[in-house]
Amino acid sequence: MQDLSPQQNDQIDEAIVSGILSARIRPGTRLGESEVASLFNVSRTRVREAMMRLEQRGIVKVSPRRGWFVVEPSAEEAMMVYAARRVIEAGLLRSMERLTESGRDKLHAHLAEEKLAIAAGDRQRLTCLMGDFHIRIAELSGNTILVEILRDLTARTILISLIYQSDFHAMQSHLGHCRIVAAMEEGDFLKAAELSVEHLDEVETGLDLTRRPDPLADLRHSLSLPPQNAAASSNAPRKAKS
Amino acid sequence: MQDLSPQQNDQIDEAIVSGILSARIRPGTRLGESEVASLFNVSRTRVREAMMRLEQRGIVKVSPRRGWFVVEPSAEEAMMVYAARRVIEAGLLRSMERLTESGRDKLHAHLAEEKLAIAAGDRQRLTCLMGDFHIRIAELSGNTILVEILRDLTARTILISLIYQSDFHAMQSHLGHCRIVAAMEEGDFLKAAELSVEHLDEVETGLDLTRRPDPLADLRHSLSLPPQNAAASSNAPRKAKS
DNA sequence: GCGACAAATCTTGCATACAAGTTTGGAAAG
DNA sequence: CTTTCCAAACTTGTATGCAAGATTTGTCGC
Repeated sequence: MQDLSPQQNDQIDEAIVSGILSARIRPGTRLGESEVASLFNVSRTRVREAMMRLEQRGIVKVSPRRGWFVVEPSAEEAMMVYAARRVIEAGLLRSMERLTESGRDKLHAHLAEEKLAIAAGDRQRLTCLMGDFHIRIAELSGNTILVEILRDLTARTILISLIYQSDFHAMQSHLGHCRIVAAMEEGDFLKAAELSVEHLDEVETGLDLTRRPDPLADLRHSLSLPPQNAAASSNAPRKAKS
Repeated sequence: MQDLSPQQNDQIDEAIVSGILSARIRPGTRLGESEVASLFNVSRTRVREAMMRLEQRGIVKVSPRRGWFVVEPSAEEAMMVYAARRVIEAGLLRSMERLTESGRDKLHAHLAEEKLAIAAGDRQRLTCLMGDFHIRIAELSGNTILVEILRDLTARTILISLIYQSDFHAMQSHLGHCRIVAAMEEGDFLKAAELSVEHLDEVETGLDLTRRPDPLADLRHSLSLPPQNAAASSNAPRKAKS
């Protein structure tokens, strides 16, 4: 069959995706081949292959002869990602017919984790969990194809929220998740599907899609400067004579 | 955006996918790196990169130190692919609200092409068109993410049908498509979604998922032997027929 | 001081070389 | 004649080298 445990092939991929899922890697981050290669003590070849795979998954982009960058979804792409998620997640819930005991337990365990992270104020963990919730639901269907699709869409969702989301209403999202689970427990998957669409709409509405990706975000953060919206500075400060 | 015209990067990928979409490449086909490389007059490096991308898309698999092979979806995978398509396509149709004129025209043009291919008995073209129909619908939504997802699922669907489908009821599928378009023209997207699910169920039901992938298929074909189902796995293939 | 230009320094793109593992074919033994 | 075993031939896996292009930096002219 396949080797399951020593997946050294996907090691780099998963490390990067994991970094994105926990919001440790910001959109627009440059991932130089040599840089990553030395980090993992491998040659550029393997890094390059990993990047090719990630590019296919819509997670990184290459700018020719400049480097690899974590994608910065445009407003248009952001809307498409949310639309895709609405279609898939609602379709998934509608196609479900029953919630097994073990499935219910897994969902409850997940909600408990969310509560814990909220209480602890662990924002990185929370970001990861909020995205994972939807993957947990897909996992109930047993359809690994849909799970993988949603995993990638979730990664992109997190990147989107890092660009366009001013502040993250964790509690609101958590309640949305609770409502969806409640509907599923009632066996009302149609309602769950509708709640899911509402939930995603809510999150999307919370985005400020007029905000442009800030190319200086990481530098700004490194210098402990206030975020872009506070200063209200124009994005193109091309040597205004002052 | 992206460079659209001189896509020399995806040339190999697209050539292989195109070969699958038109059923010229059978599941299980070996795609040696050197072989493909010499075919495209490039080095193994680029072929390898293309294969990595195709692997991510679920279209090829690598068997370590043995070679790259076009995937032979298992019965389980086949069911997951169809389930995923039902979820996505039904969800997509349900989320639609109106059919634009140009959209209607495109669908009609597609149905006309299907009719033409049926009349001409051009089976390769027909296979391709039957899959493309569902992509055309996704294209109406303008959501390129979903389009790409469905494109890959369609490729896998064709591989599945090449393994498990004994005979292809083109007319039945075509009528299914016509019914879906009719419902869309009426503005009844819920009905279209239901018809779509039915249509996919119909196709899936037409599969013989007990049939194992035949590793000798291409050799068998090269030797002009009858397909596997005609003669049992007996070692003495007595052909009493004329 | 300021802008333009050119070289130096990166970066990926791609080919090639070699290492490691798999299959195959044939020789030798029974 | 059949079976076993070993070596030769392929295959992918990985690293490395070089070329081409982009960016940056330093310098010169004004």
